[in-house]
Amino acid sequence: MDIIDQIRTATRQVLQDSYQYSLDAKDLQVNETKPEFEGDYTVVLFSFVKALKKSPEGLGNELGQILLSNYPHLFAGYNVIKGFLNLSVTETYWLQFLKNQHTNPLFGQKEKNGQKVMVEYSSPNTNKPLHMGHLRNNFLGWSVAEIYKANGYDIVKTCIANDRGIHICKSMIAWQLFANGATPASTGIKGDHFVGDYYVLFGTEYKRQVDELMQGGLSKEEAEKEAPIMKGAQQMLLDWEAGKPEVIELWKTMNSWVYAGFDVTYKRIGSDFDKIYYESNTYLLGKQLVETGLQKGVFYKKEDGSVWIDLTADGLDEKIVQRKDGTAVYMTQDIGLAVNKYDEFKCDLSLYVVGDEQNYHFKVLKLICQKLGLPSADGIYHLSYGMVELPSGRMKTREGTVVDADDLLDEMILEAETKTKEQGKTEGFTPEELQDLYNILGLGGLKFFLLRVDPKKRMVFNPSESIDLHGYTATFIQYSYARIRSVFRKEASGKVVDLAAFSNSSPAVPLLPLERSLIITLEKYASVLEQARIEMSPSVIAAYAFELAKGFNSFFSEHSILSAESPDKKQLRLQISQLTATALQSAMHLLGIRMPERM
RNA sequence: GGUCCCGUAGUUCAAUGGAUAGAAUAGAAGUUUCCUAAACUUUAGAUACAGGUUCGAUUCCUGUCGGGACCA
Repeated sequence: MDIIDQIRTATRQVLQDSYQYSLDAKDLQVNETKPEFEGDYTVVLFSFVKALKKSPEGLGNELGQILLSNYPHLFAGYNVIKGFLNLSVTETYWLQFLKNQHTNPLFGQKEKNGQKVMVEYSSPNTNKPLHMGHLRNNFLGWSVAEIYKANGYDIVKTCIANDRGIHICKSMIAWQLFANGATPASTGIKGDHFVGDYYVLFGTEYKRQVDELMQGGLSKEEAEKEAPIMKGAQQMLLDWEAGKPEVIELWKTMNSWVYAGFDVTYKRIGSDFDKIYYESNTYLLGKQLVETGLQKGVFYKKEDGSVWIDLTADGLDEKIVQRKDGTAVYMTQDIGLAVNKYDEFKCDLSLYVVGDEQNYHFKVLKLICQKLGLPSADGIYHLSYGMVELPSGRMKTREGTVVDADDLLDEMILEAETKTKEQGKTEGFTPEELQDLYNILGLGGLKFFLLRVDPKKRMVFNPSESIDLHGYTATFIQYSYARIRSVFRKEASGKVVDLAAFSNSSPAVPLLPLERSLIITLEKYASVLEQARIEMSPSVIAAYAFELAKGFNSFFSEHSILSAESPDKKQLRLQISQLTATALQSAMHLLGIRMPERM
């Protein structure tokens, strides 16, 4: 139990015992005390001052007195200002905490709780390479899964490959028309980019054909319908659904090129999956479930044969779940997928990391699953995130403003290399170690940049300004970590210190302000992990890691560790440094960011 | 047309209804015989607008203006 919980419990106990007043935990606010006041934590009294018919100051002083005498191991002093009771925590408490935790490699993490969570993320279309937006998705999904894991959950990471549909056929037909048998191998182009190029070619050719037909006197609508390349794509989709061998063969071949390309990028960014689902498999089960739904009366059939669900009673619209020709829409296959997932893994919670443009879709999906009485229904949760935008607005394929994932990764790593060389601290590194360092810094910088923002919100990325390596960044935190590691290298090269031997009744006390505030920051790591899980937001972790690193940097520049005033102070500072390193590494790991031993 | 989301320093982001709205960057001024100056210290700068709810509103409600998404 962390200190805030203990304060909460103690305060409720006192209110119960001395005032016969029982207070819900949620109605008791305990905050960190603002720096301009004395104390560590603040109990906000306003919410119950009225019920007890006391003045805020009077109640605060009484409460403070009782807390102090009942919990002498926790509280060293108090003061009351208006309705705020500021409490100071004893040095013994902080030193005990440090002593117990400083060698704990699992610091802050929770025991297994037996719950299982599935996180579906990434979920690309197999017709073009990944871009900036996919990176936010991948980093977010991976990180949220790891955050659940650190909080004691079993996790299953999954991915749904959007591998069927007209968009795939567009790349296929363009390849047939223009490639002359070229392959990624023959051209040396990465598979996903190779296929993506033909998808773009489709668009160019389609536009050309439409223009030509319009000059021939057709209206725009007619021209778009009549363009041969579009008709070809549509025919190909029909052939695919009919299982025509040469179409299936081409589909498999081109998809395999794309997957090979994705694998390279996934490996680079650290995305991994326990299970990959394919739409080309899930849509059939979805169609069966539509039948079931019709029998149950959840769905109804319109005159033209299309199948719908009426959600107007739930404040939504009517929604189509199967087309009149019997083919599947997105909703159809997503119902099938939900069932597939639950049958295989029986997760308590199933997260879908998908952009907020799909908010309505997932609202409907969950409702439909609930109405169908599927056991998976209540666990469905859309982890919605905002688009990554350019200063000019959304990225647009047509305008060529899409920021390619691979290019961006290359640029970040190159930037890291340039900046590292400018620093001139590359002495003693092997070329391999240096390359690894550039990767750690470049990738870390990008991940931090995308994860430090609340995922629900849209965010802006300006490609003309390179991502910063100063301030609220991964580099800042990595640098703090490297400094700590450096201290321990120096210490280890001299005599080995038995850190655990440090005792709490020593000249190490009183704690200096920078020592104390760093310990306080460390102590709340566990509750930060929990908050990040509750909010499903890696940004909470990012903010914490930065706060901790910043606290350490101030401490580090003000106090010497290895040449401390006394052996006890040295011990104390080594313990603080060690636990800081553990927490920084742990937190950054949850963001998918590695830490360098030196930089 | 209907539904939903968002407007905070020049810029990019914070703030479970709580004290004087925090950071970072860009700006100004300092810090290196001492464990890594990719750092540290100081400084200046913001809640779109108008009402309401209450001890207290960036946060909740209503309206206006501005931006975005989705549904036909």
